[in-house]
Amino acid sequence: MVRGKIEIKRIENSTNRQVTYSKRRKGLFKKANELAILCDAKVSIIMHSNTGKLHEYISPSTTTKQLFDEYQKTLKIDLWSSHYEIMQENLRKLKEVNNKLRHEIRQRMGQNLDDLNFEELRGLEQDMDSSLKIIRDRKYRGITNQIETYKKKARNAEQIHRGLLHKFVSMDARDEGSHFGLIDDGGDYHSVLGYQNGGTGVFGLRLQPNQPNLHSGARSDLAHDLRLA
Amino acid sequence: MVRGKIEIKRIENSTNRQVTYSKRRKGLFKKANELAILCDAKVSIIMHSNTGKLHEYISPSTTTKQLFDEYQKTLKIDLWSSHYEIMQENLRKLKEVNNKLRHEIRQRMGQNLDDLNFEELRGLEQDMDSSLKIIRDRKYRGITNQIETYKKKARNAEQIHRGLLHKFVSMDARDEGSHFGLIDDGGDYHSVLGYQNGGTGVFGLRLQPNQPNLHSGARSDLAHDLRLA
DNA sequence: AACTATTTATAAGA
DNA sequence: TTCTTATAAATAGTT
Repeated sequence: MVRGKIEIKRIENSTNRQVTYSKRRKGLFKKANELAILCDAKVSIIMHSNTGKLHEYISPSTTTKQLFDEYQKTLKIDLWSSHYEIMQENLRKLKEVNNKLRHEIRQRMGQNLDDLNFEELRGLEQDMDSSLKIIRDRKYRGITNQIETYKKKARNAEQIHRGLLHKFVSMDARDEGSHFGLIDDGGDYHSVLGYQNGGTGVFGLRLQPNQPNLHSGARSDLAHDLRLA
Repeated sequence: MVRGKIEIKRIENSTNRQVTYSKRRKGLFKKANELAILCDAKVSIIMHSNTGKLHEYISPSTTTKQLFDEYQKTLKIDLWSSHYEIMQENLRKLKEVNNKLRHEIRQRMGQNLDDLNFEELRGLEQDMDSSLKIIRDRKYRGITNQIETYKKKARNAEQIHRGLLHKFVSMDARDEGSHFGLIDDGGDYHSVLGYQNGGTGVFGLRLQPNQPNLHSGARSDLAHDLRLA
């Protein structure tokens, strides 16, 4: 524009381009600053040179982020914010739902009942009552299953016991006839142990829950009893 | 800068400021564009005038978002993302809590009980049982309060009724002896009315809000309930 | 929005 | 890079 006006098109000489970039950038930022001050405006300039360098101008007493947030808000452009705002709204709603859920749980635990009118209180009671029935029923079914399991274990133990007893008797018989019996015996280590601990072990299992009709009136401590036995 | 150079400070005259804003904005954008083309650079300008107007320049073949993303990346500045990520994490956690709460409620309603082991089932049952007791107790207290209130109302109404009946009888007696009775009577206006409208008037009073203890918790739907009961 | 006197920006050269 | 400088461009105040 001086000493011969120039055409506005990419400067091919790389050095020239760099120099011009520097000079004009300085000029641009100066103009931007004058504008910002004279007209009390907020101005943000971001520049990337083709060499990858970054330069920015931001008018006094503001920040690039601030200006950009305003920009987004004004344009209602979905650059970041709509997503952001949707998230914020979701967050708010989730918190609300969360509080309601907590409140409901508290009421189901017998707290904050003042908020309920009589009808609601009655509804809650009925609901709790039927729910409790379901839970009780499920618990009893659990007990029944456990009993079944123990029955099976008991039967199994009894069988083992019988087997051992049988072995023992035959071994004993042989022993009486000959003292080589024990040495010759093919019974394994565990079998011998089983015999040694015999009585108490098997007997303990025998006392396991063999009772019928537990579902008619079982109480939670029953489970405790069962486990201890 | 022309016809007398100006000082770079806020232009106080609003119209002047506006005009200068327009002119210089045009000049700034022109310079920005020349720079972008000459030097093959990317330029983004965002301006907010003090009147709230937004203007932007963006160099050819790029977008404001693109340029800003590069800006953030280059500066490694966390303008939005940390906030954004924190929100996302919060959202995730809230959803999780929410699901747990829903799950707990479902269990308290007798659903999804398979997830509980026996001990937990037993705990839930006991908890539900005691909670139900609290709720029942609260309901019964509500009923008791209502009954008390109605008893008091009834007593009150009966008293009023008796009082009126008494007045009615004495007035009637005087009337039979002398017809001046009505005129001579010191009874107040309301008493006279009560007499004139006879039966209905007395019953009408029963419904009037003269009763004490209304603050004890009367609810209209509850009243309905009690009547039905 | 147009004019224009003047300031300012800057291309090319040093 | 910076300085110089001739000249183009921008623009303040006016119409």
